[in-house]
Amino acid sequence: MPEEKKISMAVIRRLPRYFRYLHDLLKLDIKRISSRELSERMCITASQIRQDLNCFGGFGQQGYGYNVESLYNEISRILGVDKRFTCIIVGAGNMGTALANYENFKKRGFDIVAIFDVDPAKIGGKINGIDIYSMDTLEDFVKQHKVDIAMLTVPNRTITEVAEKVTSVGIKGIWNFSPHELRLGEDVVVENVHLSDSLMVLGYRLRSKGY
Amino acid sequence: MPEEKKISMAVIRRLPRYFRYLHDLLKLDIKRISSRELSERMCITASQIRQDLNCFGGFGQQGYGYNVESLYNEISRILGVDKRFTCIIVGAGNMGTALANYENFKKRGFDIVAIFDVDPAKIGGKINGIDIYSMDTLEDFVKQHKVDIAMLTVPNRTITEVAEKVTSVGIKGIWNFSPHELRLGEDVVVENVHLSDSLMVLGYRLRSKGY
DNA sequence: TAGATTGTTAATCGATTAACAATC
DNA sequence: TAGATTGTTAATCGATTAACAATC
Repeated sequence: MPEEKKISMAVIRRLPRYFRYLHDLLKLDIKRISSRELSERMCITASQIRQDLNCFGGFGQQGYGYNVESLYNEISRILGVDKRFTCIIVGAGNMGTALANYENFKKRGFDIVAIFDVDPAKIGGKINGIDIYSMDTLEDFVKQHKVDIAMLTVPNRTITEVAEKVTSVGIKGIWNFSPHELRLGEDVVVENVHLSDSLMVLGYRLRSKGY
Repeated sequence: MPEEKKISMAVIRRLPRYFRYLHDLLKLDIKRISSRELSERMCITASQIRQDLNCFGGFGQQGYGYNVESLYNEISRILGVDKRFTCIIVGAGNMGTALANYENFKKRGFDIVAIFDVDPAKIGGKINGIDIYSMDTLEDFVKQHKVDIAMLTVPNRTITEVAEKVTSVGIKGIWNFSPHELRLGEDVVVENVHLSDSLMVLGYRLRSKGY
C-alpha cells in the first residue's frame, strides 16, 4: 500500500469511527468542522484527531478547519470503501445466517458470494439469495473465483481445520467468530470477533461497579 | 467491588483470554505452568502475564510457577463466571436469533430470559425456547424481573430510543450491536460489538498488505 | 542446597495530550 | 489585518518489557 509509513493499530481502529461521524455530519448537511467541534461530538481530544488525520496527510486548512465532504472522501479512500472484497461465509448456522442477511456489508464494499456448510439439509439452499454449497466444493470454488475474505462461523471444534483449509486455498483474510485464536501464516490477516470475551468484559465491568 | 484498586482496561480485556487458555490447559490435564511457558502459548511476554496477574494478587509460587487449576479458579472468580446475570434480547432479527441460540452464554453465567420485538408476527413466538414479547410489555417485565443486561440487536434507526428505554427502566448493562455510539448515563455500562468497524479494519489491513 | 521462577521495581517504549509557530 | 485553527514538535502519561532480589 502506498499509504506512507507505519500507522499504529490504535489509529487504524479509530478510522471506522471517524468515517461514521463524518457520514453523519454529511447527512446533517454540515459543511465544515474544526477538530475542536469534532472532538466534542466524538468525546476524544482535538489533538488526537489532528494527530490521527496527519498520519495520512494534511486534510485541513489553518483558520478554517476541515471541509466535511472532502474529509469524508479522504477517510473513505483510506479505508477503501470504494474497493470491493469478495467474501464467503463458512458455516450456515445462526451467526452465518445473520451475516448473510446483513445488508450493510455490501454498502461498505464486502460482497458475500457464497456460503459453505457440511449439513446436507442446508446444502443447495439459499440465505438472502446466496447459495449454500458443500464444504467439499470450497477448493474448486476458490480456484474459479477470487476470494479475499472468509467469514468463519463454524462450530468451535472445527475452527482450526476450517481456517487451515481456507488459507491453504489462498484466502488471505479471515473474519473469525470462534473464541479460539488462529495461528496461521504471516501473510494471513485475521480479525477476531470474540463475542463471549466481550460479554465477559461487560459482566466484569458491571460487577466492578457493584451491580 | 472489593477487587483492590484501579485495573486498567487493557488488563481487563486480556482476562477472558487468560481464562480461555487456562481452560484449555485444564482440559489437557496440565497441572502447573510457568509464566514463560504460558507466554509462549499465548504469544505475549512472561513479564506481562506476571504483571497482569499481580493486579489481582500473587497466585504463583517462586521456583514452581502457577498451579493451573487454582489459577483457573482465581481468574474465574475475578471474571465472575460463577455469578449469574439476567439478560434480555431486544430485537428478534437474525442477530437476536443467533444470540438466543448461542449456548455458551449460559455456561458463562448469562441467562437470557426474554426477547422483545415490535413485529406482531414474531410476538408470542419462541426462539430456542425463549418467549418473544411485545416491546410495550418491556417496562412491566423489568419491574417484575431483575434484568442486568440488555442485548440490543435492533435496527440502527431505533437504537437510541431503545437504549434510552431500557436504561430508563433501570437496566445497567448494554451490549450494543448497532454501529451507533450510545451516550447514556455515567451509571450505565456499554460494551459495543461494532461488526462493520471490525470488517472495515480487516479490509484496511488486507489492502495495506497489498492484497 | 542449587535451580527455577515469582513478585516487584526500574527502564523503555508508544500513545496521548499540550503547546505553539505557521498560515489561511 | 486580526482571529481562528491547523500541522507539528515537545511533554506527559500509561502500558509494556526488562531486570533482579526474594523465596519456594
